[in-house]
Formats: sequence, C-alpha cells, structure tokens
Amino acid sequence: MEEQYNPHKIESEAQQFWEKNECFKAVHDASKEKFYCLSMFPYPSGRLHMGHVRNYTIGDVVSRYQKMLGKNVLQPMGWDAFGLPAENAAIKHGVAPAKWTYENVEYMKGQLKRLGFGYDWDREVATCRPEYYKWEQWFFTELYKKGLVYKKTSAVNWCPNDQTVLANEQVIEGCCWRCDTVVEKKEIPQWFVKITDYAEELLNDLDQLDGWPDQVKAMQRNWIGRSEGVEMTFGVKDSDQTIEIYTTRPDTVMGVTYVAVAAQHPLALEAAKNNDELAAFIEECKQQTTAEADMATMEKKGVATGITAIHPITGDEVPVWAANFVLMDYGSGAVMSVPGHDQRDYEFAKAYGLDIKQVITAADGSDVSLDEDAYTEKGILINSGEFDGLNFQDAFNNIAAFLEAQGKGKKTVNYRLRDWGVSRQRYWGSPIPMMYDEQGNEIPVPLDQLPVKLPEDVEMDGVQSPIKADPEWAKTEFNGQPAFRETDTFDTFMESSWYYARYCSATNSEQMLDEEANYWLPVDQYIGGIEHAILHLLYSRFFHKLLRDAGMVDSDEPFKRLLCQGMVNKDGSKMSKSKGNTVDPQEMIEQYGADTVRLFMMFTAPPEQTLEWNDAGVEGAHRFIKRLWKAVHSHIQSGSAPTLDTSSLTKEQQDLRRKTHETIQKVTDDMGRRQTFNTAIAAVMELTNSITRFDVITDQDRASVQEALEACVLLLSPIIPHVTHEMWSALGHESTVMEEAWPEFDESALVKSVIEVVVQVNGKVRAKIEVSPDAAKEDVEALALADEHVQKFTDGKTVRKVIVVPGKLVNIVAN
RNA sequence: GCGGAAGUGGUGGAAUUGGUAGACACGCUGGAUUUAGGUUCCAGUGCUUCACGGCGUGAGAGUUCAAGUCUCUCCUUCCGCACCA
Repeated sequence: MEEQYNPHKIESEAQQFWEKNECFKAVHDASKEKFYCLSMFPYPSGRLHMGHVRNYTIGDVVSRYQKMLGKNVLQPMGWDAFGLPAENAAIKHGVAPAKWTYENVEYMKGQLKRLGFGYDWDREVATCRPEYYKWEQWFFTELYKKGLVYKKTSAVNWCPNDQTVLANEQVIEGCCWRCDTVVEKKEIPQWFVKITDYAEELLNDLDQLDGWPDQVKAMQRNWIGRSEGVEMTFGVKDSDQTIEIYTTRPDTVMGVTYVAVAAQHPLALEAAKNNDELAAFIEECKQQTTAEADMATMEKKGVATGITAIHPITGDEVPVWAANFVLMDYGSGAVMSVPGHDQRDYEFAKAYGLDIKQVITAADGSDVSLDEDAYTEKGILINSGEFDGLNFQDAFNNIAAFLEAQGKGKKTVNYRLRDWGVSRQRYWGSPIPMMYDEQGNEIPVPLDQLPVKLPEDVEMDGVQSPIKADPEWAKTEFNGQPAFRETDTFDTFMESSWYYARYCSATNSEQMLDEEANYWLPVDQYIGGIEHAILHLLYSRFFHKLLRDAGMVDSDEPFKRLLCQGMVNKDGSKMSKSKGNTVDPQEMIEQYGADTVRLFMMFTAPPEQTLEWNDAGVEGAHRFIKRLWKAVHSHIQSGSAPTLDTSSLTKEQQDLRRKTHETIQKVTDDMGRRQTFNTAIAAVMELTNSITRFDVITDQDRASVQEALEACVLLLSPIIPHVTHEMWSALGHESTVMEEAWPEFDESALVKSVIEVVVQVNGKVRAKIEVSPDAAKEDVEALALADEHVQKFTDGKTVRKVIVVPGKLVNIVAN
C-alpha cells in the first residue's frame, strides 16, 4: 500500500480486477434469492451529467450493498436511444442519427465504467437496435389482434416546432414538453393503445405499492382521475335526438336551468349550419383550444344553439347553449348546468341572464345565499319534489334508480385518463409494424417479417422523416398484393415501457421474454427522477399488465420499491446548459477520482432531496478518503495485528469496540431500511474519528483498531468501492471486499458498564449523572435528587413529581 | 382551487418511537508545521451575557412532567395537476 492516496491508479486497478473476474455478471440461479436493482436508463445525449451520476451512484450503492447481504444481484444498464435530439443533432452536424447515437453510447459507456458502476454489460440493450424493437413491434401486433390497439382520426396536440404529435402527457401548460413551443390542434389518423381498459386496475393496484413515494402515487391517482357519477339522457324538443350528459352531482338535477355542450359537439355543429353567430363562436373556440394554460381563468363564453332540451325527470324545457368551458373529450362533451350549485354554471348564467335555481340547502341549517356565488357544498335537497329532504348519498342513489327505471340514465364511473396515442411523425423511432393494402385496410406485419427495420444510413433534410420522404421505403407486398407500410414511428415511451423486462432475457433472439423474466422480476428497487412520475411509470405499469395478460410475466406490478432522487442544483437552480451552471462529471473524476465524486453525492443530502453542488464539499469528501487512507496506512506499517481477545479488553478498547459495533448497527439500518446514505457515511466518519483519537500502545490496541478499520472499509465499500478494494487487501485479506459478507454487529459489544442519564428540573437540563445500566428506578431518582447542580434548582421548592425514563433521563417537577 | 413535500446555526444537513436540538461535514477564527501558498495537524465556533444564567427549530395558540417531533390557526417556499361537470 502506497503512502499517498492515488485514486487514478487504485480505481483503474480495481476496475480491471472486476472486469477480469466478471464480478457483476448476473446468472439465473433459482436456488438463490435474487435482487433486481434498476436505475432509469439514460438518453445517449453525448455525455453524462451530474443528475445521471447521482442516479447511478444510488443504484450502484444499493446493488453492492444487496450483494454483500448475499443476494443474487442483477444491475443492468442500457440506452433509451430513440428520440428527437438525435434528429436535431443530425440536422445540425450533418451526421446520421444512428451514427450520432452509437458514438454517444460508446463515450457514455466509458464514463459509466470509469465511475465504477457494477453493471452486467452482457445484458446491455439499446432501444434503437432491431433486436430490441423487433419484440416491441411483435407485441404491438399481438395487442392489435386482441383489440387493444386501434386507429382513429382525432385532434392531436401538434408541436409546430418539432413537427410532431404529442401525447397529452407531453403537453405542459399548453406547451411542448421538450421545446416549450405553444401546442396547436391538428386532425391526424393516429394509432392508440387502450390504456383506459386498464384504468381501474392501474388505480387500484397503486395500493399494493407500499415501497413507492406517496407523492408519485398521488400524481398517478390524480392523472387517472376516477370519478363516480350518473350518466343521463336529455331529450331534444321536436326531434328524436338526445343529449347524453355525465354528472357527479345527480342530487342537483332538479336545479338544471340549461344544458351546455362543447363547441365541437355534434349538436352544436349541426345547429351552426343555420346560425352564423354559433358558427363564428365554434370557429373562435377552435383557435382558442391551443392555450390550455389560460383555460382555467378564461372568461366563460357561449352562444345559444336554439335547441331546447327536455329534462329527464320533470320534462321541463331548458335551453341548450354551446359553451367554451365544456370539454369535448371528457364525458360526452355535454353537461347539465346547475348554476345554483356549480361555480362555472353560475358564472355563465350570470353572464347570459339564465335562471338560477336553488335545490340544495345546508345540512346544518345555516343560511345559504346565491347572491355572490354558487353553493357547492353537499347538503339537503329542497325544491326537488319527491326527493326533498334527502342527503347527498340518498339523493344520488334514489335519482340514479329513478332514471334507470325510466331508461334515462344509470350510475357510471368516469376516468380522466385517455387512450395512449403512440404515433409519431418523426424518423428516429421504431417503425409502427402495420401496413395497408390498396384499399387502405390495416394489416399487422407478421412475425416472420419482423422487425420492420428503420434504415440507419440516411440524410436528414430537417423537414420530413427520411422514411416518409422516400416513397420506395413504404412499398411492400402482402399475400402477393402490393401493400404500403405505415411511415409513422412509435412514441419513444413505448421502448422505455418494457426495457426493464427485456434486461432479464436480453440476449434471447427467439423470444421477447423467457423464464429468466419471472426469476428476476419484479424489479426490487427502481431509481430515477421524479419527472417520470406519471408518463414513464404509468406506461410501464400498464405494459407490465399487458405482458402479464399475454402470459409472459406472472407479477402484477413491475417495480416494488421506487426511489425518486432529487435534482442536482448549483447556485440555487437546476444545472443546465442554458443557465451555464453545469459541472462536468468528467472533470471532477479527473481531478478527484470516482470515489470522491460518489462519496460527495451520497454524503451531501438524503437521496430524494435536492442536492446543492458545492466545490468545497467535494474537497471535504476527498479529504475524508485521504484521512481514512492514512489511518489504514499507518496501522499496517507496524505489521499484522493479532486476534482480538474480547474477553479481556481495557475500557478504551471496549469503548472503541462498542463504537465499531454501534456503527455497524446504524449503517446497516441506514443503508437498508432507511436509505439515508448521508447519515450512514456520517456514522463511519465518527468511527474514523474515534480510530484517529485512539492511542495505540499494545498489540490488543492494534487488534481493536484492525477490527474498527475493517468495519469502516466494509461499510463504505458500496459507496467508495475502489479505495476500499485496495484497503481491504492492505488490511491483510486475500478476499475481495465486494464479495465479502456485510458485517454483523455483536450484541455483547454494545453493552455499557455505565450510562449517562440527563437530569432535568422542570424540563430543563441541569445535570448529567452516571449510573449502572441496571440501576433501579428509585436509585436513579435518589441520585438525581441528590446532585448538587440539581439541588441548586430545587432548593426552596417542593418536588411534586419525578419522571424517570430508564437509561435516558430524569425530570424533576418542582415549584 | 385540488394534491404532495418542505421551513432547524454563516452553509449542506442530523435528531429514526414525544425524552440532552445542532451529529457529521463545509465555512470561518486562532495556533502548529511551511521561505510563502497549498497540504496536514490541534483548538474554538447557535444567539446573548464578565459570569450565574437567559433565549433558541417560519409565526401564534394548545396538549404534556417533557414538543423540531403531536393537535389547531396562519405565513412562506418548492413540486405536480387544473373549466374533468
């Protein structure tokens, strides 16, 4: 062992050792308990950023810790390789997206290796490889055969900058999630996957996910948006048409004074043919749909359609209005309006002079006024004929039953979740494996013709996808007849929705998944950014259920435990190129070595919390490694230490040994149950400080230090694996530290001969006394009362009460 | 508006079950080593007070022998969703 800590030499040697001995190869072995640890795979953008380093360090620490616990660990890595940036870079630099992507993959792979992450590279996947997307294409055709895939022409979110369709989830406050351009509406034929068929299961199964953050589960619940209500049918006067509406407040049905429909509602469109004002309004609404951000605050506007609706219960005639606040794609695009008890309906009624009728009054009898606002609380029905006096729940049930008996309505469950539009008009993605005959009939591409390969050697003109620009590409045949390929590609969320499963069977060229999938899955620990709380994590859960229903996996959920790591900030805001506050991981590794970067990341903040980058903090982490290095070096200078004789330890030796075992106990809990790696490191730092302060005179002193140093090395090895690899052998071991068992604490070492007890008078600390751990309560109390510092504060007062918390404190109440 | 998280020294953070607030580290101050800088080592470091003490976890109330932790009211910040009938 060299006297000076030389991270580059040590790290290179350790990495070579791991590679040569295939230390991270994950082998299917049904006799062993498995642990599948997965970090979200990166988009190969060029180089790693600090967010990646944080994410992957956490994953590597968990993996190495679990391996030391004796688990058969799988930790794979791959590339989310399709997507827009490759096209943009290709246009900018005149290089094919594939070439750009593969070069980035090579560079970033080198960076991951340099950081010492223990991946099984034999299972590496890149989603842009035909071997990968072949199975995605095949699975899509299977879903098509099952009726879970369909094509429909619909208004989609269109980003005029990226020239592509966006999923609802990719529209952030009316703007493109990637480039922030204001999104427009466009009518385009699209492929959809029926995620709504699984809405209920996706919602209910969230309850199984005990290992997920509440925040993420809440976001998914919110996104799925289940509501219970009643669907009912209004008649149309002088017509056999009807208007379907959905409401969650059927108890207010007797307060309906008008019906509002979306501008795009078929009835409104029809009525507009003879109504210029309505036609103009519909046109105006089309323009407005883009700015969804303003929707909530937008002024309520509408135009009377001239149509009269018939109330399903009373038979009363109410006007039908087209209104800008009614959404066409939620429910049926029409609502019953109860201005007395719905704030939007109220504002609209006020604006257009429509009737406001009160049908609900407060359950506690307090005054209800409709002068300023609608009364939206649930209360007791009035002015509602036979339903008067009912509360919300009874009214809900009775009115639903009444409508059902009349054939005019029924209870319904509604979801906000929409089907997943997976078509993209971009080039750099998996071709959608469908074709059309000359009549335009849909034909799924058969398995023996898969994959439908995306040509990789292309030139990008920056306007159109090369497979759309080249008419020859689409030409194919089916059963001897000419056919044309779909030229749209999949949303890249398709690839990232099942990669976690493919790692298990990554090299199988015959099947999408095999028996290994059921050995490794579900993922025991998933780690990634909170930005995927809805999109990726919901789609993956959906895909897992599809795989399950196709008989390929037998679990219901893909990710048992989820950790969303916080952002990496500098100067108070997220590191980003545009802000110019990035720190390049590569530079940090070159300056300090991988172990320092890993240690700093794990020490500075708990994993879910935002981490503030601090150059001085990196120095501090580096300094700690050097201190530990020095402690090991000076210890081994005097030769090997004898065996520790625990039966005859001095007080100082006992104290150090207790500290060692307390540290093992705490770090074990912090690394496993709590996942607070920052406090685990702090505990080892304390132990290191105890070692440094410990006077070494006898052989048994050296044996105590040996035990303490070994604990430090073992406990830190998941976090700083290279330097501990070197120190472990320097401490005289033939074995490899990463293959050692995680240390266990010795209960008997934790026993104290005296314990310190805090003495409070009226809740304030006044003294500390030393007592035997098995001292009787009465004796501790007597000792506390007799203490001179305590007496200073009890003097002249009467002791009313004494509380003794064994082993901790005494509180004397006196006045 | 709805949902979620958070607010503790100069800074990052710790306090896990209601029981010593500020572990560990950064920074700073003083000292040793050094020609100097850096490194390394030692000591100090919540505020206040000469001291005994007093005060102190966003604000205010409450429960309790005891509150950073529990309850209520309020303020602030961050994140997500948002005309979803």
